[in-house]
Amino acid sequence: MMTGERKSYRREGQEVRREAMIAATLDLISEGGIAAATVRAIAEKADVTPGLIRHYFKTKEDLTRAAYQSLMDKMTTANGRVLDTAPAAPAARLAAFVAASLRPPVVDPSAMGLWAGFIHQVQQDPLIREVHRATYLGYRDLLQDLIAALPRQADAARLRAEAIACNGVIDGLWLEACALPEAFVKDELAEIGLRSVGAILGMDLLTEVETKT
Amino acid sequence: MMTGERKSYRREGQEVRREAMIAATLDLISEGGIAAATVRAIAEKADVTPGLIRHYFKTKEDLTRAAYQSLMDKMTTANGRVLDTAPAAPAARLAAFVAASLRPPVVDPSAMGLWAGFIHQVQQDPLIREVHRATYLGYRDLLQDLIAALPRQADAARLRAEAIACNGVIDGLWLEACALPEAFVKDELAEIGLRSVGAILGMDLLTEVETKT
DNA sequence: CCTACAATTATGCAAGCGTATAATTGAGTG
DNA sequence: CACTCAATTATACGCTTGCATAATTGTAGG
Repeated sequence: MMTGERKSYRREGQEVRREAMIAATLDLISEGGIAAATVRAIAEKADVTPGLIRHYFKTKEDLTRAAYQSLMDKMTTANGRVLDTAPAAPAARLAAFVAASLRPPVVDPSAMGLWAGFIHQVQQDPLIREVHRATYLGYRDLLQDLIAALPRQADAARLRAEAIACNGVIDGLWLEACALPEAFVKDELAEIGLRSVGAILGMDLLTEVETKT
Repeated sequence: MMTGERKSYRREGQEVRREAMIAATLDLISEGGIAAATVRAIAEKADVTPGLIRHYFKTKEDLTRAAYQSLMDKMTTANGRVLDTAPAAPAARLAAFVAASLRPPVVDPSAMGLWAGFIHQVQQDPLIREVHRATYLGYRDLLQDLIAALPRQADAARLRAEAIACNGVIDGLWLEACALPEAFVKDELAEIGLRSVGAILGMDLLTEVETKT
């Protein structure tokens, strides 16, 4: 009979389910904005029943927080990984870092939607705000370390200002590329980014990077 | 008697009502994100009944579009006005433009929330997307004109790249300042912006601007 | 093999959403 | 002053939302 067949399922560990729900949440937000991430939609995408979400997350706000935390963690570790395969020379390391931030997969239309979807929560929820703050400052400190390693002499105040400026350039160009991807030709943004960061720091970064084919 | 008193009202022109509804929409989005801009909330803030919204806007999506258009118009004309009171010297004009973009009232926590709230609509609705595109390119062209007026010689391709880069710096710094206003001291960002744009263009813009008290 | 318990599903509810439609009322016109 | 019609309000409907609670079922341990 086709009436009232109860859904069959497998028992899973808490870790697996939580991660599936978080992934589903992020997918939905990037696809259709925060409004699309309803409890029911998340449940369906995670192949689970709405009730189970309440079992693992006290409230939907809780799930949202966890999703943001997870997103930030991913971005942070991704940033670190770029440097693992980078050359040892300070200028080349910085150049590789900048270029990687302005090319796919970092430049990705869906990434901006995801990022924008959380903006409002960042401003309202103190917990989320703190995660945002820590991530942002961590990224900037990493950039500042790369700049400090360059063969120049610069005091702390100048390093700070340069790091803020370079971070601004990267963020801004990243934004432009995500928002209007068809407005730029391939690698144009990365080249502009390298030239600009180089100009801010008073050096040539363009020759440090091989044009990847 | 306190039963069933019908709301008293004044008849208004179509212009007045539409503008009030648009303003209410923008206020609500900036305060509480796109989710807070419900038809009922908009109506209350505009001191009007939900039904009237439907009378002036065929659908809520229509109102959203009109609100975005209005927002972009305001930003565009505000940008133009800065240049009206600016000096005549090209470098000073550019410097004034850059500095103004990185200080209040352009730098405003609520502005970013507003901007972010529309991001998703920009990506999905072709009409809104076109408005966004036109506004963005208009701003960049204005910047490019300011750069082109500088006493240098530069070909078209270089001008384009420089305009993109400068726009990126301004956007990125604007974003940083809006997102974490307490992370910077007063005028720090404007100074960094002037220094960075100057570095990209190979000139000194800092001396072009008086520090406003 | 069965028993017990946590993992999971199913059902239901109150509130809020956008929208449709009908009833009122303010204000200009003769 | 009455008439008229657009501007405005009021009411209602169907749908979705987050959340609570009760009923099941997969699975590990004796």
